[in-house]
Amino acid sequence: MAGRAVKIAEVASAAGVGVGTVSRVLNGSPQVRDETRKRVLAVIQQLGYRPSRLASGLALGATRSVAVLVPFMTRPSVVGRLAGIVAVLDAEGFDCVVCNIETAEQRDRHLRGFADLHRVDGMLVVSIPLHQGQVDAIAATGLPLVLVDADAPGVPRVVIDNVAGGMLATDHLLALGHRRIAFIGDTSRRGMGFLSNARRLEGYRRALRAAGVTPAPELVRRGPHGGAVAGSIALDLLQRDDAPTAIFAASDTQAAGVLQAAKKVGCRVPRDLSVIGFDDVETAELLGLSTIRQPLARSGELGARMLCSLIRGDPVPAGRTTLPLELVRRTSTAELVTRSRAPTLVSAS
Amino acid sequence: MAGRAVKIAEVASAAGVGVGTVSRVLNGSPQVRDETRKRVLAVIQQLGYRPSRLASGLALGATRSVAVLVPFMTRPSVVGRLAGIVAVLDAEGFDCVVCNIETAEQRDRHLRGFADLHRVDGMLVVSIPLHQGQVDAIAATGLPLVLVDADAPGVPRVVIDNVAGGMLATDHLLALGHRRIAFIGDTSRRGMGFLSNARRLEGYRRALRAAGVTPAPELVRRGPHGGAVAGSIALDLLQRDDAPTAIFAASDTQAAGVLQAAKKVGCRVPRDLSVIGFDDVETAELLGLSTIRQPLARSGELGARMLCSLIRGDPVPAGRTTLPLELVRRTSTAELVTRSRAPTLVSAS
DNA sequence: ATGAAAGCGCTAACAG
DNA sequence: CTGTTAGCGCTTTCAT
Repeated sequence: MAGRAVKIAEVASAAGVGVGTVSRVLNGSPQVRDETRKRVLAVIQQLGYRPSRLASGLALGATRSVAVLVPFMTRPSVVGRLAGIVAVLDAEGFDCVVCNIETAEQRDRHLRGFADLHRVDGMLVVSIPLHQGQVDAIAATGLPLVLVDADAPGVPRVVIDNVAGGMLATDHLLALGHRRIAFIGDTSRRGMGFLSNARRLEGYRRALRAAGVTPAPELVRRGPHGGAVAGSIALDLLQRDDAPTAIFAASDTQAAGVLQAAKKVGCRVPRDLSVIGFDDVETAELLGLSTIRQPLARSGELGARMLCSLIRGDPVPAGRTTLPLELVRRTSTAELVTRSRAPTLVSAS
Repeated sequence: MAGRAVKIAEVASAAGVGVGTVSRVLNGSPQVRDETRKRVLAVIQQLGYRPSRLASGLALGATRSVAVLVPFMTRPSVVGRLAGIVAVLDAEGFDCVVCNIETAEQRDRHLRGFADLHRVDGMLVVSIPLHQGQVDAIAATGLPLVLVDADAPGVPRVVIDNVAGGMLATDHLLALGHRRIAFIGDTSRRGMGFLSNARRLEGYRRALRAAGVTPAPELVRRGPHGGAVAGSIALDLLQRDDAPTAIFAASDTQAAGVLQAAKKVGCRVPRDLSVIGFDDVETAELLGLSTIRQPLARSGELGARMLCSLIRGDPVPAGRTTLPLELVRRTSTAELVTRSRAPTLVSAS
């Protein structure tokens, strides 16, 4: 069937023209007589000629492809960003090479690997903190780099203000009269030092202090990311005598776990407990979960668009581009009502 | 900084060897004196030499990359498969080019595009039905092809038995005494003719018939995929006089919507309503949703592994490889109890 | 408008 | 063990 691959020279001689002309036809150059073009096209069709991407790439010095590094690619928030990236790259005609980074080893290997010449035309790093040394190494190769949901001085990047987000969530609960507010976040994994979580916690603390509430250490909990884990943390929290009246979970996935835990112990949301999440993924809407919405897909689209510009040599906003956050109030948060058990101590400063 | 790229010839002369030797060092050939190797490596290091992927690929006739076509990449079930694929390809040293296919136009464009010579070494099509003509066209190019969760005669593929899955779910509900069982599935979108849903429905019908129950047309509903839509369908169903006592949703996402709808109308699960889903994604566990588990990640891993074998020229199981399904019983299904409202008519044949 | 020829940077076969 | 050389298939001046 598929005989030896037919190459441009064969097309050329079969059409009675030079390879140059065939190449011009292939690339839509206007300077080819219409008749000639037709003839060449016909031959291409007939011979089943398919150009070699590798060869043209080598001649052109570009791959028309981009690398995207993401951590934990099964998390809805990451998928949301990735979807935005993939859509833009597709529209811009770039192939999108996706790498899932679960360990520091993988991160380092791929960071090095994509620095290879002519492997990709640019790189997008999503939600993975980079050391200065890593950034410098990439810069030294001249590989265009854009960060999404990660910070590193001097690199074009699109981020959100996680501290502000933490404050937004906490302020919402405070405004509803809550004072015993717990925080459930996740521990950064495998030595990659993820920071968004810590920042949201920082926002939580700041908001409490600003409201004159002393953050209670026993109400700040962290564990491996995941709904189930968050649920069991919540369970523990809710069974205390001085249980919180509200919980701020650092992601919707974790908030969903909290909701489930509440249900399990007969704690009614939002009557007995207010819960707020972060991200606004699909589940949040489905569960009626109040949350802090961040534009996930848009962050990906924006980052991808910036990278494309960088590759083309077009100007790009230097440094950080910050996307807006928004409180989405649904039915998981409500005003504090005095609970049926012993009145809760309010810790005020 | 990044001066003109240094190429292999410069490394060779700087190290006082021929380019052949440098190439051998690069590719870990054993037939290089250790001392020579060290010298070359040192020069490479010092000059900051980075090999050109494009050039070596052209010489080798391979790209070391694979295309993956997926539909609706934000759906958890798809992400699960994709994660499996990405993991295996990474381990095997292939770059994974991901395309999200939302329309028939995108599907056709990419199917054609990846047939280009030397663009990728192989292609993985996930959950997208292919016409015979499309399969033939790809076969004619000689591009290695593997299907995951899709069927097409003659192509190596990994699938599940959706009919059996539908029966498994329905039988579970029947065994619990339910007779008025509704089905909520989704309509195939944008002319791509997805079939899993129809097959699950077919399984539902077969199981009912086998149990002597006549499928009630008014209990079979389909709508665009998504939790919210499924929820409103369920709402409608539950407000009927002859509401179903159990609902089989063709995906966990839709089942989650059903759960939410039930809650909204004060219908208690599983006391007043049993609900079963399909897939077993993370949410299912979190919600205590009974479901039919299919090995999502594993299907991706297997498919990817098969493709790698195909590329290497190793033998691969011909035709279809069917993965097992499993009923996972959680807390959303229970034995039928007579409901408080007017006794439900049981339709039996 | 088009043909000829010089790369693009690497690998592998061949000769030593 | 190692140097030399001929491709890999396309793009692009440079003439004409």
